[in-house]
Amino acid sequence: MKDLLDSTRERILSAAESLFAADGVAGTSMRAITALARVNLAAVNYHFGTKDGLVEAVYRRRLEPLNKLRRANLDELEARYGDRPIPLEDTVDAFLRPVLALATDPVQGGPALLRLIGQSHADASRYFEQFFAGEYRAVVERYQRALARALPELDDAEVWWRLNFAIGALSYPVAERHLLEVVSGQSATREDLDRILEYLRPFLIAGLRAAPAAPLNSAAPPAPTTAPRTG
Amino acid sequence: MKDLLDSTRERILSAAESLFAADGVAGTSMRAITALARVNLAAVNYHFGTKDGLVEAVYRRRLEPLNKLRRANLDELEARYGDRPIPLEDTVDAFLRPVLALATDPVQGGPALLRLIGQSHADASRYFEQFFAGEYRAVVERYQRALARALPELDDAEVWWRLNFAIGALSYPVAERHLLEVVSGQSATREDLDRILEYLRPFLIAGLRAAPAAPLNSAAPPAPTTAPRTG
DNA sequence: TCTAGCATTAAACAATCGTTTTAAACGCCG
DNA sequence: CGGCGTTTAAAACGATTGTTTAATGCTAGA
Repeated sequence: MKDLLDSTRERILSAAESLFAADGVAGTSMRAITALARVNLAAVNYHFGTKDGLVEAVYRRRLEPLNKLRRANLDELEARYGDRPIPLEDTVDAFLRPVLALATDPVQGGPALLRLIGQSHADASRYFEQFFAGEYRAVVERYQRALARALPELDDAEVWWRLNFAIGALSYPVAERHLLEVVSGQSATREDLDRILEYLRPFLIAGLRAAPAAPLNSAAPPAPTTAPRTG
Repeated sequence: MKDLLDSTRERILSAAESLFAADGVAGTSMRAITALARVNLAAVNYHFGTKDGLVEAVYRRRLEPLNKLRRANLDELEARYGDRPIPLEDTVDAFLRPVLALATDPVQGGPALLRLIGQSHADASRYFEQFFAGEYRAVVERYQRALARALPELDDAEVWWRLNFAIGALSYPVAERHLLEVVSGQSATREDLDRILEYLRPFLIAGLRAAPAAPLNSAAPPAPTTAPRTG
């Protein structure tokens, strides 16, 4: 067994992560990864088989703990509130807090996590439909159900759309913000991320709680069976 | 002069657009573009010089009309309201309506426009900082000023962040929605997009109008000099 | 201490990348 | 008709892509 922290395998994962976050999967070559990790080129194929295997490992390393925290937070809320609906604020916090927790922990993610998630939208068609469909869908659908109970005046389709809007609001600007910081050379501090999420929180809560949209016609939108990717 | 619609140049642009939207710039090869456009490989370099030139032309073809409409809408509102602040609803509509207009016009964009914008976040670091910095920044900053006047209880930084959140909410799920449709084979209709924006509108208006975030500490965030990309 | 097995290395693989070149046809307008 | 911008064709370019091979280094267990 190795250092488990500075091993070749981990150095590859971290190098690939930062490059994927900056340039996307397609825009990142194996040689760029191994050069940044100061590792032999063949080590990637040795440890991960193929480049797609590396991509999956990179994303899994970050998104599994994120999902785990979100699931645990919702478990706790459901236990606390029992049959009563969970207040909207609590649900939003349960969804947002894990992002802050992981993004401020350098070993568990760091700020690159946010831009990595933003990039995942772009690389989605190639990789994500398969290996995150199950677990991810389940978690987001749980939050959708919690939101629906807290917002009884909305139909399921509108809840689904608003959850999507919220995830988009979370993914996009935070990722962009990180890009800015990389350009300017300084890295995100705990306070920076804290402030961003403090800005985001009232925006999302008010948006989720808005009065329903005026229906265009009586036809109901299709059933929201597809969960959005997380962010 | 050529057909102006089915010319080689236009066929290249449309083929590249749909491939960029699906796989990103880095994930799209010149040969894939020319194969889809049923055009000779060298024709790309003949008309656009380099691949980067093609990328710029593809995005410029869509984003310039979008910006133009947004600018015209804001011009009209400023003329109508004179010195009085523009109501928030009008500003939001002025920002959203052009997306609907272009995305439902097959010749001026079509649904691929939305996913293309989503992809632009990923390809940003490579291409966008240069050739859209000026015009884009100007338009978004105009909307930021209009929002700031409509929301006097917010400081500039919070207005900037909320505008970012709004753009993220607009870009992400709509793009994802288009992906869904490509998978299921059917294309977006006018009613589909209309409904999406009708869902988005109350979400954004309520989010923008939310009470200010509780300040973490008294230190003011840095001045928001950098405009977000549009969406 | 020997050795079995994992880890790492340098080198090369075929394929694909963006781009260029040279050539020959095409269509349009003066 | 002649000329010019456009398009196609085919080929090749050097560079870079992901992947594989074969050889070596290393270390833990018998």
